[in-house]
Amino acid sequence: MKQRFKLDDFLPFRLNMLAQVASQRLSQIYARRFGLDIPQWRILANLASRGAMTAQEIASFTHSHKSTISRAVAELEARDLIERAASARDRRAFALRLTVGGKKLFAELVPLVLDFEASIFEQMSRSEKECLSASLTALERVLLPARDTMT
Amino acid sequence: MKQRFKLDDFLPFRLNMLAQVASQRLSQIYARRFGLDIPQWRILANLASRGAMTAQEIASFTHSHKSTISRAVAELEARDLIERAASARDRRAFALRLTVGGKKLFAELVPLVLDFEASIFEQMSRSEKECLSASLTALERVLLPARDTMT
DNA sequence: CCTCAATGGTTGCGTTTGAAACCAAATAGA
DNA sequence: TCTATTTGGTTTCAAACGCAACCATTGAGG
Repeated sequence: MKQRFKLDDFLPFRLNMLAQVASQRLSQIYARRFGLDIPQWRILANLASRGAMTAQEIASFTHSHKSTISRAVAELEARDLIERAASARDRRAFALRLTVGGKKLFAELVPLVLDFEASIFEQMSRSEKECLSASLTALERVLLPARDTMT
Repeated sequence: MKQRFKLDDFLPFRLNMLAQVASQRLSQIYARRFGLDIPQWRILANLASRGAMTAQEIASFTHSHKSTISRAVAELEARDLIERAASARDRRAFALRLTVGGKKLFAELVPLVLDFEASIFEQMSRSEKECLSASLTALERVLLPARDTMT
């Protein structure tokens, strides 16, 4: 083998490990305490952060499949955490938004997830944190624009 | 809502987006050209990079389930890309390692995936790259030691 | 030794996932 | 205006997944 492949230095691998562990820990917070699964969490977080949006938009923002979103939306609606406001100009689409209950739940959830994030930053030096922020932004610039809008 | 939650600044979210896109693009390389799925790729990459190891070890390194590894190993073995060397001291465990064919396939694959990685780095400044490397290392220090060895 | 717990790995099963088919509404073109 | 295409969203179906039960072997204790 001419040039040895070092997995531990390989960017996609490193990103994956980190994202996987971070997500997994995060999910324990919202799963255990609030009975949310990953797609449900994502929908709530998107609506809370960006305001009302359509299922399609959520799918594209989160890089999830529209079928996944469709199912998660149905469950969140059944739990009265979100609601559909029929769009006037297009009777196929609905603008999704948090209900009062959804906002309340999310307001309880936010401090917990922010604590989790803080517990990570806590263990990094000031310069590491700055570096991190800068390099995530750089990666986003490189990787995200070319949005493979996976249908 | 007192303090607005900004999803785009939330570390787990950012990591996830990036990892997802990177993995997805990467997988196109090994899936299309070599008919490998994600667990199979991971096994090959681990064996190529770290040398012979047991299924258990691969599972723990990759944070995958042992059942997933077991099935992927079976397929790779059927395709003669890896082989099991029965361990002398424990007749339950086998050391897995690449066959000649596996090494050959991987040798073809390496330049392609490294090109992919290079195409990312290419679009980053020298200082961004240095920052990236430093902050990944920092995150690994914080997140990975506490290995949730998911059975 | 012989039993009992622990461990490496496989398999069966229910759940989740993604792809594609599908429905309904909207848009474009003739 | 009538047809043909596209688009938002749901549903169906097969494949993938994770969990738990399982088998075989090993190690610890009596």
